[in-house]
Amino acid sequence: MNTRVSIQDVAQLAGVAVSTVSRVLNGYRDVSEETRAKVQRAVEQLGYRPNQAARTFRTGKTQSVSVILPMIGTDFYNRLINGIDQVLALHDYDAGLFPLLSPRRLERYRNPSAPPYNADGLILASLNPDRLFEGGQIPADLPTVLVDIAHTAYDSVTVDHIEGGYLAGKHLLERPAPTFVVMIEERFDTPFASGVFRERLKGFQRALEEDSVKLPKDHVITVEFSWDGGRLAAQEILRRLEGPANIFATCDLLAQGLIDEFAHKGIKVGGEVRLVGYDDQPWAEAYGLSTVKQPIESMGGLAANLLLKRIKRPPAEVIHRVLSPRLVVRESSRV
Amino acid sequence: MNTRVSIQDVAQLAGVAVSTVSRVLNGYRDVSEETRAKVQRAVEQLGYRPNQAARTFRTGKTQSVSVILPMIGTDFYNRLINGIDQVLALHDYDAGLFPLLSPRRLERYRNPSAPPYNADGLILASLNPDRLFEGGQIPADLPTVLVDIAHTAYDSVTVDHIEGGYLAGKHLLERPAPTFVVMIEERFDTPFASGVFRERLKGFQRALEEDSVKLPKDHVITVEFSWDGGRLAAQEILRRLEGPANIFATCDLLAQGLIDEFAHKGIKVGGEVRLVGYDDQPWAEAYGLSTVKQPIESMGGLAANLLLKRIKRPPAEVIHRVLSPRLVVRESSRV
DNA sequence: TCAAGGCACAAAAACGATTTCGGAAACGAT
DNA sequence: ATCGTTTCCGAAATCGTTTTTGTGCCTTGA
Repeated sequence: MNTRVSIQDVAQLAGVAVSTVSRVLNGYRDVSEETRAKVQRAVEQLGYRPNQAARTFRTGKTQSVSVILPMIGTDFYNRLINGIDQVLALHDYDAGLFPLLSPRRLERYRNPSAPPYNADGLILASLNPDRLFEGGQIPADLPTVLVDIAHTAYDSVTVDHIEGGYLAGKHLLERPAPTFVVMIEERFDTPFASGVFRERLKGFQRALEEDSVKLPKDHVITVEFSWDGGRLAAQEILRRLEGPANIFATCDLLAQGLIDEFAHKGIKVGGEVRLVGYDDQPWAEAYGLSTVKQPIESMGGLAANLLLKRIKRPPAEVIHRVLSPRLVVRESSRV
Repeated sequence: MNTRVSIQDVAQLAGVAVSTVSRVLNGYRDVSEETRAKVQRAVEQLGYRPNQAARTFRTGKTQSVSVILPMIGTDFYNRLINGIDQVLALHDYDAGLFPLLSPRRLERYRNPSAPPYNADGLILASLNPDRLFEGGQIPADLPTVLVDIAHTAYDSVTVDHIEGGYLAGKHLLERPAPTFVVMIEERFDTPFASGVFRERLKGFQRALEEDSVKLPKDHVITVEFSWDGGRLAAQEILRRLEGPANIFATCDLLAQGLIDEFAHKGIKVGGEVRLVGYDDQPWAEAYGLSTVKQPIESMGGLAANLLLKRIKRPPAEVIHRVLSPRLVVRESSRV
């Protein structure tokens, strides 16, 4: 009974050809006002809505792009998605989000016919295509932009983590003191590992080297990516010394753990102990945490723009955009 | 040059008919091992991958469902999405997320041909379809399940907020004291308003009534949905009385504001002042906050199951599932 | 030996739109 | 009146699959 109403039915009811209906629907102008009205009346009367699948099939366009990302819910991805979405909306594109919520999903998205690839373009956030696809490849004809990660074969937009670490280093150097870096232990057997923490460390070291300050190997403390990791790091540092210290936490979550643990021991971060985090999480301001802030929305917006460009124009050469982070100085590190 | 390789090309190279290729691809069994191998070789050689749009066009199936939701990034939606995603993955379906990140998006999604409706089913989270579509309608032939909101015309899965409020009420009643409810001021001109806070209040009142306890009108304090709202409420309560109090905050964010403000005034919640929140946010445990916990993952999972059922079977009658929340008692309200 | 049935595959129709091509009618200029 | 030009619209091709129908050959059993 409920056989979907097609463009044929509309044409028939309106007493015109299907091609005419199509022209009306797509707003072409070589249709007289009269027929246009007739068609529109028929459309409404039948409650016709075009079969999107057929349309996509014929035109090869969906007016949408997919975003594959490791997860959702973190401040980072929220901001990234917002940046992407705003630009896309501006250009009348829609965005479908495909978070890799489970290993099973990951497996499914290795299939090059999976829904995410059924769009005009693809944004891959923080995901290395080689690791995501193991043996395979991203469909070659699918315009793709990487974000938060670089790859020689694809357009990318990233933030310079070396520069971020460098900024933190230079800033902490303003007041000499024993210096520590709290690192993340990354597992490199997942598609999620990015190596950005190492880059932040590298930039930090570079800053110190420029001033001929040495960072002893055992002042780099490696912990897990968690609040508890930060707390453990703080305990470790307290075990090693008393008195002033400069600490660079390679992410804010760690910094939070550090602050809380220091507070627990009666030490207020911001005096003797200076601390700089990384990310500028929403709570960082309330915590008075100095931190390296990344232009995440811009990153998303740029990626979207790049992608749209790639979708519209024939291929060009691979483009890499590297954005600069910014140091936000708050009480936790003021000299 | 890069004209996509189609099933025709595969057929030609393999020296078989397209229908045979199709059968191989879809795993039908009336194909000899020999031809199957021939076809597979041709597929690999050409790097053929089926045109998903054409497939969808022909079969009318996408093996994916869309989830439209007001936003992403909150704990609630994270958990909901996880619940949905797990069930879908289990049944070989994919989920596309479409958050209403901007008014512009909202506008776009009013178009019944927008990408979200281009799926086998639709889950609408916390969104009233009538308000979402204003004049219009969700495409009638698109299986749809509502979650976190009920509607006579659609399947739905919700949690009983009245019961949640009731649980909070009964619990706080264990120790008599002046009782306050901190409410959210909801704006009902958006598609997001749900009225759940009023239901929580209603349940709370019911609990009190059963014990013949009166809740004075001016003990219901209405504030904005924010941490600051909670702080203001705390100030208001302190202005009204000193000594013991029972407080029901209709969401955890408010409760957090209350706790922080009380702490700021040197009052530790959990003694004289007892407090119950709502939501069981991730930080609630660390805060020792008693709260009403909703089975959010289950809600998502159930919704997904309902939707899959609706996709597979011919329509049945509308189904409403109402889940029960659970009271989690922690230090903030222990007697 | 022959009819019946099954197997493996081919041929062709169908899905619902867009797009190309071309023709009739209307119009203006000569 | 004739000859372009527009303007408007219809016919038909087309996109890449799946699905239905058909067919030749091989087996089986009487």
